[in-house]
Amino acid sequence: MKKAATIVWFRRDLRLQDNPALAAALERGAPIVPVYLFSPEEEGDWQPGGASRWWLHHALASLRDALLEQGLSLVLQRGASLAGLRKLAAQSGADAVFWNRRYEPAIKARDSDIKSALREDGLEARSFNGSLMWEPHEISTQNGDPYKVFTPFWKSVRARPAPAPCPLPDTEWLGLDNPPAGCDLDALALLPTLDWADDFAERWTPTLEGATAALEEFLDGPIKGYPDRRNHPARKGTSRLSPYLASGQLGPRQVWAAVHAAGAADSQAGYKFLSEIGWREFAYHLLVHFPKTPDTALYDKYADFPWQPDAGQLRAWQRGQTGYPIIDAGMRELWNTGWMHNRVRMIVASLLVKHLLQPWQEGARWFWDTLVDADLASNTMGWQWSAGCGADAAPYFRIFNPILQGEKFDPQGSYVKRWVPELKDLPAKYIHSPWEAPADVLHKAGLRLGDNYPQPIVEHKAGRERALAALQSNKMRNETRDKASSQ
DNA sequence: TTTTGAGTTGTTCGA
DNA sequence: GTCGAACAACTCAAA
Repeated sequence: MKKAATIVWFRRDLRLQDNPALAAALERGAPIVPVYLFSPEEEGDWQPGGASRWWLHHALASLRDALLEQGLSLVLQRGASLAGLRKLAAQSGADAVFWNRRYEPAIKARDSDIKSALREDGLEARSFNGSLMWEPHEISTQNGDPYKVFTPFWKSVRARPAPAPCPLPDTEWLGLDNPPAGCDLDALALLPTLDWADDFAERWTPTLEGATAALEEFLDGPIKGYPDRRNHPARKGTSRLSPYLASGQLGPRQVWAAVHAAGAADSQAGYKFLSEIGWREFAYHLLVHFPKTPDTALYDKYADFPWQPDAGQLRAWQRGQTGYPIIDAGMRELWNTGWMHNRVRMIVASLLVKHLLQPWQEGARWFWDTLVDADLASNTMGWQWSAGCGADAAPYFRIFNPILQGEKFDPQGSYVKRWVPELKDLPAKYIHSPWEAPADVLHKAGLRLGDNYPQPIVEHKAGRERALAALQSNKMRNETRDKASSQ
């Protein structure tokens, strides 16, 4: 007797390899109905942003092609997930729905409801771990609490065996004779209507082949000098794997295994890189255990921090018009390519929350909308770290000096010149502090500060002191309040 | 329960 | 130019 079909619900696991839900469906030996349901309204306040949607469009096209090679046609649908799955089950006669877990608070809650509802319908509903090395709820301190500091978290997970990628069973790929029809990829309207993303395609290959190639390329070269080179935004020193991990075109177990297979895992550089996979795991650990953190500071004492919201300052930062070359280069790289170098992410974040006293949530929101690698766990952790209000936060006095950071990590100014063409004729000596250049140098470089390039939005020293004062006043207010409440 | 060691990515100042 | 210390106090996590 022919078995009823299995629905494989693809989400942020847009790959065939190392995909436990797909592997389990194959093992079942029944025809497979692969589906992607686009339901952004179910993602609460954190619906995919413009850059993520651009990536998603191409990732779906790539997945569709890969499935087609196996004789399966990916069903695309827009609308409510549960209704879509029910309809699909009825159309295809499926008796099971398999998927890989997601961990964003709104989606976790939705998926839990969907699982109950499908089971009440009499379907077999099963979820798997396809996105993480270690499930967040399986890791805890000796007291049973979640970790809030990276190093002990990392020690604890390193002591466990690293899970290997999930192999695809060697079985036949069965499809339905008459697979249900979905909509066209274009009908999901994932691509921007303006020409904003035109340059993305030059920078990225958002396909499954691109994912494999990026991993190989990194292990072939850049990983060797990783600890140092990764800090220089003008060089190709980082892995640039983040968008593949965010879309699930690569899983962390595949990356981990590839680092080992390349013999790099025992080197200092390899270890350093693997610890970045560890940071991603830590971010998910925090998101699952502290689900309010995408919007609210982890520590209550920062809940009423004296931010000074200012739409004009925020816009200048977003547009790369702050007058600090390394900041403006980073913000423009982000706008033009959907990505920003990690070192520069820290520098621009520090300026926004410290020098400009803008709420960290504004920065997180902008990154969310403009990054092709937007990931709620990593984005939340990173911004709270920068703002000093989250787990393992930077000490309050750690305020990045945008001039010094530029001089250290982009000494020739080549990164700045690439993204801020106004400064391309300025000598390296002044590239990170154009306002210090003598008048004749400025004239020769065609630079008129305040006219064709801004003056610094705030003087570094003044901004730093204002940030320290705000932190001081927040501390005082907390002490006063604690005193009052303890009496 | 108490104690102890430690904590991603920095900057500034003065010798 | 280079170097080391100071920058606060607090909380975490394990012993």
